[in-house]
Amino acid sequence: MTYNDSLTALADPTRRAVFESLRAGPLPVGALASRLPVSRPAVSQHLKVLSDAGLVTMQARGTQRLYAIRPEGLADLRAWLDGFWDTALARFADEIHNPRDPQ
Amino acid sequence: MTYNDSLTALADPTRRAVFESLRAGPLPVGALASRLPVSRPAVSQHLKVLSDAGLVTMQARGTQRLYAIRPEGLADLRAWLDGFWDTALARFADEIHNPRDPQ
DNA sequence: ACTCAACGTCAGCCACTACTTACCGTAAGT
DNA sequence: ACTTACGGTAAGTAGTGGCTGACGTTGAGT
Repeated sequence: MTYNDSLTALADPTRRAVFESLRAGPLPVGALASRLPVSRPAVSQHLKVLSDAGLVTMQARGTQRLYAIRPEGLADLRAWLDGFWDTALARFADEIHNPRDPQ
Repeated sequence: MTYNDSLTALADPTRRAVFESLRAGPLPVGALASRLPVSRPAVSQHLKVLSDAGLVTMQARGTQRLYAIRPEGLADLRAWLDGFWDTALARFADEIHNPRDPQ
């Protein structure tokens, strides 16, 4: 169940901002921090969480660390969401015709 | 940007458990609380958050409150995720052939 | 009318977490 | 070798948010 980690990682607004900043392409930590209203260490910490969740990858280039989005990291979350969507919709449609007594 | 609210709402593990408990069909608050390791007031509070995020609906039936999943509530999150997935994958594939200098 | 069951809400507490400053290691340029 | 740029880590703090117990309200049953 890595979609748990994905959801936790994407829950924080600042972390989402970091993640979305990488949408246009890889960026080093400093560039990310300069675009966001938080300090560089804060960005580093967010990147660690995103990295642990498998949502970003890191590539060293000299003293720079180039961070990039890892698309496969979103796969589990997408799958969970789609499955949920399908069964929920089915249940929803079913409920209209066959209301049942829960519990 | 309601996907923000969706992500925030689905971030908490207990709240996710509440949400997933409704996957099989509508349930009253008491039934939800009895399946979860938290008190009934806690479930009520989680349901409020989910409701505010548009992820669940409530229907009174006597003194009971029947909560059900609202599939459309997931639409924005799905759309965001899909859009992200697409552009990230495109960027990712593009990066391989045309690595550029960021910043 | 009285009682009981089902919930929502409030107040207070505790834990987690996002943030900052300070510090340290490392690579590049001179 | 020395300096500078880049960034990860540690320590400390403030704020947020989830949880519980207590209370109030409403509807059903007798």
